[in-house]
Amino acid sequence: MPTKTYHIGVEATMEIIGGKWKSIILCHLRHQTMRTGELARAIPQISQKMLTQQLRELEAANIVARHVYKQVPPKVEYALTDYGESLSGILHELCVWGEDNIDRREAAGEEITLLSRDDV
Amino acid sequence: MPTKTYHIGVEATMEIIGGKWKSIILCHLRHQTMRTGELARAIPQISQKMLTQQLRELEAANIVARHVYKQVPPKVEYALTDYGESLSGILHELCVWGEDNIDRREAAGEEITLLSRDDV
DNA sequence: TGCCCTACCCACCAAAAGGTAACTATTAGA
DNA sequence: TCTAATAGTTACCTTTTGGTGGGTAGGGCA
Repeated sequence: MPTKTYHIGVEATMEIIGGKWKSIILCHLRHQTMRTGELARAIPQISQKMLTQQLRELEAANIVARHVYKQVPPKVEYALTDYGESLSGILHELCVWGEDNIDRREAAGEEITLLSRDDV
Repeated sequence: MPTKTYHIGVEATMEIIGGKWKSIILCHLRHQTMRTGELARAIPQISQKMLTQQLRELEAANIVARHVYKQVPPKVEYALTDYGESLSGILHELCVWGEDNIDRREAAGEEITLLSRDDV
């Protein structure tokens, strides 16, 4: 297998939390363990396919853990792993910076809305 | 104009620093003002097109400032704006987390290389 | 029997992101 | 006159990412 090469640390980070959905999913899991359906409701714009796909990738990177209950109908919970928790501070800052960015753009006259803020 | 809607702060942040190149560019500009050619040499994998395109978008978001010297051959410098500096801490953490991630993966036996670490 | 529930998989398509290569402009200087 | 130097653009193509709509499993329950 050819050696994977990075030029700068941030490349690796973005490979893990980059893309349209991963950081959003992680921001939700940061506060609580959630079931698949809960995540889907918390992120209404995401499709089923993307949700599971992104969760699989986060699982492969050891950022989230998947816990399957042996029940019918199925029950599956997702939570940050201990390693995933090491992203918590960064995720929070990314949320807060974005909130401020939206505030600024709104103050500058842009038509823009933020539906919910990162409490905590 | 339809109102732009975000559900969570991190969405806005990722729209600005997301993608394959923006965070890398910003991590370089974090330490110093740089000319176009310097950036291209610091990020050898990027194409001319992507470099200017991403810099234009960062400029539009008021994250980087472009300074054109009236010379021939042209000289153009890019630097973080004051507002862009507000990302500096986050960028640093993204770099450091990525470095640690690479270390772990290497320790786990993965063939992986990091060419340069975020000093400072 | 037949339908509900939840998670999730697949085939197929559309859109966005990114890559390549060739081209421009302008002036100093050989 | 011709070339080097730097930043940038454009057309065209490939790859990646994301969306849609369908289908599966299997126990509970009317």
